Amino acid sequence: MGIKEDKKKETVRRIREAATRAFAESGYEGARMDRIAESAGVNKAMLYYHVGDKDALYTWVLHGVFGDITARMEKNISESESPVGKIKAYIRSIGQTLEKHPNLLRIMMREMASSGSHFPELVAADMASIIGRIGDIIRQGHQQGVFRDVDPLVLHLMVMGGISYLKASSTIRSKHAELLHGVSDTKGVEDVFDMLNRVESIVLGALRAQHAEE
Amino acid sequence: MGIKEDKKKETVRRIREAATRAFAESGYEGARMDRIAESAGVNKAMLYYHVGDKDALYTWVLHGVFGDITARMEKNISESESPVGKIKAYIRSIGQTLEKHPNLLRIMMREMASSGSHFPELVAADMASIIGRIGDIIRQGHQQGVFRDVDPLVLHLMVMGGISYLKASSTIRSKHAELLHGVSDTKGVEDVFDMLNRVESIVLGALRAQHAEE
Amino acid sequence: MGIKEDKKKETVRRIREAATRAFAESGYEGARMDRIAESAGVNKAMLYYHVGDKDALYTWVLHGVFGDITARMEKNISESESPVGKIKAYIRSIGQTLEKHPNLLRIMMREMASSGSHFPELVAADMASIIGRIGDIIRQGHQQGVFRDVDPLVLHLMVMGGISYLKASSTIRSKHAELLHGVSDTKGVEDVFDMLNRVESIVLGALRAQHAEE
Amino acid sequence: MGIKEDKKKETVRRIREAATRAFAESGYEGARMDRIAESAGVNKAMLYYHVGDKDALYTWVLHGVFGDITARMEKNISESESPVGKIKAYIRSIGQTLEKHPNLLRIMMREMASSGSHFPELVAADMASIIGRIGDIIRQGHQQGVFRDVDPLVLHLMVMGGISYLKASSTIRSKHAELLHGVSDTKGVEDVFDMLNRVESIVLGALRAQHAEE
DNA sequence: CATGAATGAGTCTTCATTCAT
DNA sequence: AATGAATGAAGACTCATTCAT
Repeated sequence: MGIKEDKKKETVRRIREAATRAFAESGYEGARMDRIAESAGVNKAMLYYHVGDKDALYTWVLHGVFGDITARMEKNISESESPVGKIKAYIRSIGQTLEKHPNLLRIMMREMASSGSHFPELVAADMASIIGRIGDIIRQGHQQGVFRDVDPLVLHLMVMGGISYLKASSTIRSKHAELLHGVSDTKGVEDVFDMLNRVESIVLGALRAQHAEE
Repeated sequence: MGIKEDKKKETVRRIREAATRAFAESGYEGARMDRIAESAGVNKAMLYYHVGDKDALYTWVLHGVFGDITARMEKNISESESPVGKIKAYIRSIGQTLEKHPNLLRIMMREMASSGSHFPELVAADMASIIGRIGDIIRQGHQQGVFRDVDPLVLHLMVMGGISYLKASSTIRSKHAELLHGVSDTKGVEDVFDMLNRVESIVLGALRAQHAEE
Repeated sequence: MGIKEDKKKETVRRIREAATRAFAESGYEGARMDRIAESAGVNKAMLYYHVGDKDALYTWVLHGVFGDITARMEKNISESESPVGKIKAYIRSIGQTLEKHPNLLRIMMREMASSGSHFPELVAADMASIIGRIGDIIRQGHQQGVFRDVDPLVLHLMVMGGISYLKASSTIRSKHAELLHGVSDTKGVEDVFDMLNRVESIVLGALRAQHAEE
Repeated sequence: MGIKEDKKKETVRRIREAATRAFAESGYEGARMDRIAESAGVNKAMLYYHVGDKDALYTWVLHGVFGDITARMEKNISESESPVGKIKAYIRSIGQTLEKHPNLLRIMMREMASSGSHFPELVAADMASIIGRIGDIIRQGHQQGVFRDVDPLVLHLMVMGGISYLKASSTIRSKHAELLHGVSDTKGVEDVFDMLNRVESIVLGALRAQHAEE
């Protein structure tokens, strides 16, 4: 029985992995159920047996991957005391997650691009919970006088957007490297830590109150 | 003959419009040749006659729309003298273009998400030219002592990424408004000028040298 | 062991019931092994273990249900002495059986419609036995001078056909009632006894010799 | 253009024929779009292009074939003056139609068997019109004193039911001939005219008032 | 006896693309 | 330059059947 369960879990795990990869690489429309099954090493009908139709599969994948983010972030944030430390932890969490799930990034961008036409309620809830967490941090910082009052949604979208475009563009950049040659010195941006440092600096700068705008 | 040519141009113009809309709304895979033809009011075979297959159509649409951006930006930037003015003009250009071509935004995001699997050489050249232009401005500002030396590619991607996510998320946000209720006060972000102001402030802040990072 | 056998019998009984219902409602092609198993409350593989494949299941169901008819008819007929009484008993038997097994009707009609493509030998034998029995009655009545010599097959088919269409059409009639409104006064036909009376009258009329045909 | 139209008509005609045959032989569920296309000698996609999906195809076939019946019956009936002649014409019409469209018979039986689960509104209207016509005849005969007042729906169903079962059973009968050997003398029933004569005699007998029921 | 997981051959439907006119 | 008809290769999803436990 324990063995049986392991076998089932193994199958389900492989489906999830293959599906996540497929949706990330090709998007909802582009992903093929056939390919997902094949690349998971299971029979096509098993997708329907274990998970459901394409929509269900997509929701399941998204929820799984967003759940991961939320969990990791929660853990990282709670390890810091100061608001600044928590913001740093928040940015590191995103960096780590995107590093571990390069697929999530693409799925999210696609969803944004299609105005969330496949965006399931379940996942929207995950996202709202993340934004709520950021709001808590900003409020705390604001009360301690170290932060300006900034909309957490806007902040989160800028962080995600920036990191997304930076990471996502790397393939295109290397693909068309000769065109950019001499135009941009992108050394260092492939280095994830460096990239996160730059983002961190901008975000903390934006959060601090003493900015005199022109 | 002149009349005939006008007729042809008109047909081609309608194809471009319909195709742009379709690719923006549904992405490369999601767009249907049938629908494009129908919504352009022409016969399906005409798409192939005038433009070519789906790939060719896509390249053509992308090139057209990126050409638009480049041209507008070139014009706006050259009207300002100071680097700061030029950067502002650059950000305004992007804002205006995305406002005028809400489709471009989605197409770009999709391309990013799919790591440019359909990204044609032609369009990569357009993009490189934009980044080159930004590089010129930064270099000029650096020589005048008002700017730090910042990678134009990184800057451009952050600007594009931020604006993209902000604009793109508006539909999702309103779709799942009840979930965000109380979490974020997004009033004002629907206002494009306000949004661009915030981005401008951040970008100019990031460009200035006097930041003391933690 | 007796308990075990009861358990087995119970399982088999439930399979038969569920299968009969399914085949009647959806026909051979329309019936689903999954649903049959589920609605019988047993595992799908049990259908194969206890009965066999879909074909076998179908044959088994048909035979069971035809056997029912034959048995009941045999009993009813033997209770009457006169040929007229026996014919009446025969018609009542059919009426009662179709009343008790509304499914049989549909299965039979389907089989007729598909020219017996699934009609198994076993069931054909059941049917031949019924017709033989009717032949006996008619022969007896003919010898007594009360009946014309009529082909039992033709008679049986007309009785079955008439009753079938009358009963089967009731759903369609009520479904499209508004269309028939004013066209036909079908009150009374929903009443089974009334319906059988009409059939009886026609059949006995057709059997009597004194008809002067035009 | 005329040629083109002929070509199209020819294609559509072949689709109709093949579809009618398929639905008749195998029923709605049993019929395969693949086979229909193949047996019509056209590409599968043409079914969808010219007619629509399986449901649409079925409705179209049924309506076409019922339209045929109605038209033929209308013509035949109007050629007779007396109610008796009209009833005979009505029966002949059904006989002729079923002779010409052996498929219609099976389709109808199937629909009856499945309680009209696929029976489209359109076709129900056709049928109501037929029954209305019979009602007219009976009323006329009643006013002339030659007919009893009989429900046209019941009459029609008995005629259809009887003829249906007689014709439909012929395949089964020959398939299992050895079982019926000696039981029934079915010679003559294969002869359509003879069969119709018997039905006619019964129907007219049932319509006449002087029956003394037991 | 019984079960859940697995399989492969379909089944309907759609789509990009081409051809004849 | 334009059209309606045609095509073949998928695509999502289902189903009867079997197997390991």
